[in-house]
Amino acid sequence: MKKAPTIRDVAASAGVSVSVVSRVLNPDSGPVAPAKRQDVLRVIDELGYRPRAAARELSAGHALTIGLVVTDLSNPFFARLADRIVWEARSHGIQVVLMTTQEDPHLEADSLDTLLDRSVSGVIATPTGGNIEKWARLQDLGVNVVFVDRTIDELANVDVVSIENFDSAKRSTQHLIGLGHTRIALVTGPLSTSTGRARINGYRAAHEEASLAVDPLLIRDVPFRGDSGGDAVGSLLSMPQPPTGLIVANTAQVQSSVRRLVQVGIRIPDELSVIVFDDNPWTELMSPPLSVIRQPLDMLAVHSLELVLGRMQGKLSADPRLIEVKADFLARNSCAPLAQTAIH
Amino acid sequence: MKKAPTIRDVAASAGVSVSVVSRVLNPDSGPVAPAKRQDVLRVIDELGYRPRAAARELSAGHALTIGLVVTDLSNPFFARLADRIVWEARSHGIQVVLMTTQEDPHLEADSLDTLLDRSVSGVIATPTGGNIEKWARLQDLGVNVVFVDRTIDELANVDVVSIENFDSAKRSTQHLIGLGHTRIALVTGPLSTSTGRARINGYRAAHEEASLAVDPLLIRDVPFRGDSGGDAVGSLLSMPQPPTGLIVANTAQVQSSVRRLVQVGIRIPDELSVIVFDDNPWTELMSPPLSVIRQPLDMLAVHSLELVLGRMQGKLSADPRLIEVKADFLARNSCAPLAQTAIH
DNA sequence: ACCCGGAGTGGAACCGGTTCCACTTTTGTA
DNA sequence: TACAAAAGTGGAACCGGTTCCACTCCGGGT
Repeated sequence: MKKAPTIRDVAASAGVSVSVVSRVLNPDSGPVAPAKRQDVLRVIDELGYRPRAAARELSAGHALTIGLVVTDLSNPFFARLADRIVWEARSHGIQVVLMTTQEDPHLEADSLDTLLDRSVSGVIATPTGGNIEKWARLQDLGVNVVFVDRTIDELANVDVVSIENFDSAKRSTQHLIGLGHTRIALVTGPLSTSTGRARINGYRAAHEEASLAVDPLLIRDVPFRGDSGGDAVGSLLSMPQPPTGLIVANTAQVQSSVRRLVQVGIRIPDELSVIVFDDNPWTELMSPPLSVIRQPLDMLAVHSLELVLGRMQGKLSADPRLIEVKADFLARNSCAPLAQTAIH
Repeated sequence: MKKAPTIRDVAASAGVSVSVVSRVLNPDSGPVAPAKRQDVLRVIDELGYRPRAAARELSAGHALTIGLVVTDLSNPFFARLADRIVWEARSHGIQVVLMTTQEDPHLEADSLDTLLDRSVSGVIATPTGGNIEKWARLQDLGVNVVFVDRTIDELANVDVVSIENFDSAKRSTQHLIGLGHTRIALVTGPLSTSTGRARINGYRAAHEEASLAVDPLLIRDVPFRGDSGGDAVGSLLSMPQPPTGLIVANTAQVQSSVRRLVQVGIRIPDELSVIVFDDNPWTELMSPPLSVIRQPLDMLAVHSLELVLGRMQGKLSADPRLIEVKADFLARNSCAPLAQTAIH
């Protein structure tokens, strides 16, 4: 087990001072004679020298690292988001430290502390909703925070990247209303989340515009974790007047909800028209393929990274940004006109 | 934007030397009078002091961080594996830096260099198969390497955690043979990977034991990336004598393969019995639900982390470990006796 | 009364980079 | 030719921890 060479080894071997080597390593940090630059580069190559990140960070005061804080990677939405972010970050020479919260504010708090220890220069996160002071403190210490997918209203100065939640929910609802449905169920996220509220509002707006009353019993705000989606679906289907349309707007509960539908054996779309918020590849493999709201992950990833990087380089004005990207509605065969439903 | 307090701030504020603070921070590194310990702890709390990881790492020479190198997180197998590993690691106070390779040895080489810069004490990886010298160098520099899922035969001294590939493939094949199938297709990974070879061998062994000849045209080794699984399936189905059974043993190509089956509209299991290597939740949602080889992700994650940690603490003997965990075969409704097939 | 050993403490070197600054050499221009 | 400005260089401080070591106490054994 060898020891890795240091900058002083390189300097000695090239017959120059460490300052020169450092300047070769960081162009624009000072002049170096072309001949010596060549020497140094040759020695670096021969020795296989690589500067140690810890030393660099210590002296710089911050790391070329960002933290990515998501609920968990078993949710394909976050997995693919993480994949894109890691990919984008790499192309900017930035590493990603991954932390998961399991929707637990305590674990989230831990993660933030750890990221602080690491002096990350930025954090991209899907916040649980708690830890308001902690987030504020993070920003206070100069960490650039970007929330993706969700936001926390109490935090005014955070950049946010999300999809057009209100609009997506509204369009989905309108689509079902357009097919003649009047009893449309909505399974969405907790009311404590911005996402959950926006989607309910969109759902309501669609009803209002169509002069339809909203049955509050058809709206189910359920947690992100556990099997709550399936339970909600079960409960909805056993109502005296069960819904003829269903929108699952809680991405984390789509799988659970659909599993229940399959278990119960309800015929889609004959007995129930279904739309889910998720562009998981498998939605297309089901029979019938599910109509979905496709969340443009690339855009979410690109924009959030752009914001973090922009802040890191001080390129952005002080005021917080809110970027909402459009989500596509993809009609497949899981929705049918109510008339058809009535036949059965 | 405030500046975070340092150990010297704490020392000054508590009226002690930095040595004392450091000893409070690292119990067992030296004695501290109980009274002073209390003082220091109080000040730390008041100031919200947290030691900076970079400084610690610089002086320690290595980081309490491991690198996780996988192909990409859009493959649910890796996503869930990463999730488990991050989760396990956290409970040991260890952070995970995530890198993806897209199966590209160049990107993999980049990742390894980066991890080296970060002085990670361990790496858990699904190697692409290239970069043999680089992996060796990494070990030479004292980084503990554990391969998970796959291995590289040329590297003798690496710990490996994988499922029983030979056995899993053999059992799947036997299951179809037991149902009367004689023309069983196998879509597996590249022959350059240990996984690919082991699975083919298992498939062959099952045939031999049943005194069945193997039609080499039914074995398709395809890359992990792209749409190669779908293409292989398409090609298999258009053979003069198409297979009546199909095993997709290339986890990365399961989705692509199944998508093709759905597109073609072949009836499962009437026209084709299907088994896939993957315990993706959606396999259960299809109609019919797919029979699968369930890879015990938790075990893979736990064991690989255990190995890395064990090495880090020097608890393990020098010789490399090979841990093979059992994968369960889950029969669902995508397999039927050949007789039934003959009716159609 | 004397000495020894261990608890407790602080000073200072060290880890491996970056950066400021003083200094020498070259270059350009009047 | 003279002199200011720019290019090039190396020494040393610094980032914020850890750790070695020397030193001061104190109590216990002879």
